[in-house]
Amino acid sequence: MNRRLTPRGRERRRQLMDYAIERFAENGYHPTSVAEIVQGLGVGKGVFYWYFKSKEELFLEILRETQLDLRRAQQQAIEGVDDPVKRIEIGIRTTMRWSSEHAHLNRLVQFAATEERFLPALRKGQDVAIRDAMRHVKEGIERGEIRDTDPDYIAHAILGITAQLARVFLHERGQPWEQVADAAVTLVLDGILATDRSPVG
Amino acid sequence: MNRRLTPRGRERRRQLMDYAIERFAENGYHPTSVAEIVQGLGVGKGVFYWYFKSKEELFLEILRETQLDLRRAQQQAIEGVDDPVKRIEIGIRTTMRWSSEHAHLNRLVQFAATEERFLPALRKGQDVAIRDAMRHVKEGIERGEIRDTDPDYIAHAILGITAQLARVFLHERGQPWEQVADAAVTLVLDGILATDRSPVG
DNA sequence: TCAATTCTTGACCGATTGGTCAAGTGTGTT
DNA sequence: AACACACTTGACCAATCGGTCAAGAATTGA
Repeated sequence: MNRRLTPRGRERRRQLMDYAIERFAENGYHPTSVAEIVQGLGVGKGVFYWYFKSKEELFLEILRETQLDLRRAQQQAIEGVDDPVKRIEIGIRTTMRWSSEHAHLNRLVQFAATEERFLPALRKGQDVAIRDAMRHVKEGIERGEIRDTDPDYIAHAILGITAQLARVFLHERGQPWEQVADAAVTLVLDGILATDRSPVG
Repeated sequence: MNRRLTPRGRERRRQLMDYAIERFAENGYHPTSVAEIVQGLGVGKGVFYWYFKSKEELFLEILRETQLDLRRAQQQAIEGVDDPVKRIEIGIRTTMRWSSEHAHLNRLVQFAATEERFLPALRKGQDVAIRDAMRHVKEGIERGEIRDTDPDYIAHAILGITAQLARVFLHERGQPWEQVADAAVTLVLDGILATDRSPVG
């Protein structure tokens, strides 16, 4: 669906995506019909199919954009930072902040994981995120700053804690992202056991 | 939908639930129609609505059963264990094992989180899990074995790592649960930083 | 001004959905 | 045998779904 779009066309397309994101996140992908989307914008049904060749393609487009956007935020944030552990920390904080500013998109990513047809696209983006994290982890291991365990496991543990804390404390309980990020960083770096490495706050 | 069921009736009900679990997990909740479920079992449509008053109620029933079953496994496993840290470790290992033996149910729980109508039921079960974990965490803090941070955060971090590693390494990559559990326990307890507390394996 | 192109309309389509129900059959009890 | 009740059938229903398309409106570039 590569159409030549005028500025007006691009704006329409954005409207459709933004409204679809809202409805998909709040009501679910399947329960939200194309009819509902176009009605919500007060336009005819043909408009939808002018910009997207199917409902499924719209969702995939949202998914792509989401993953790209988060990654851009990450890369921009860690630019010029040398220490790999510091890069991991910044990555966690950036994710937390981005996540708090894009609550709807979180839900959509989670849904994508539950339907076979969206899994390939989802994995593609997640693999990128994991590879990014693994790069820092490996470097940290070489420097002796990170425990010498399979970097793959470590990378997933980082993303796991971050995603879970984001979901619960940001989106369910509405806590400020800075606070949640602090907790995530501590738990990722030092685990839950009492220790004298990082004094209790 | 409280019917008096004969043994035959109970068996039918189980068949319906088991087959629905399989199809929901592999094909998605919405894309799996009631017609498909009864066809797969070779029975008429009325059978479905004899045992469940709607498709939604069937799903909620599956969700309840799932959460109950995992919790029972947990409680049985930690029975008689004194040390709270040890109880947490056993909890992680039990979850990992249970998760590897019930891959389908994992998917369903994940889906439930993406649709408003299933969230209340889902939360109820998860709150129980969190409270269980928090009890051990609090006791660990009192004993000075666990860092003095909000037990709520710690409990979620534990579940976050466990869920993420289970999803990726068990279900996507088919690794043995014992191995994944080892990694999860280490990362939960000690974090990712290099340390002399737990020697590198 | 005029033609090309982008954009919009909304009636329409076949397929499918979750759910109902009148009419049965199977089974156990008395 | 006869009755009650658990169970099963499958045609049927209104509603809704994702998607199409001929027709026309609005913009654009020459």
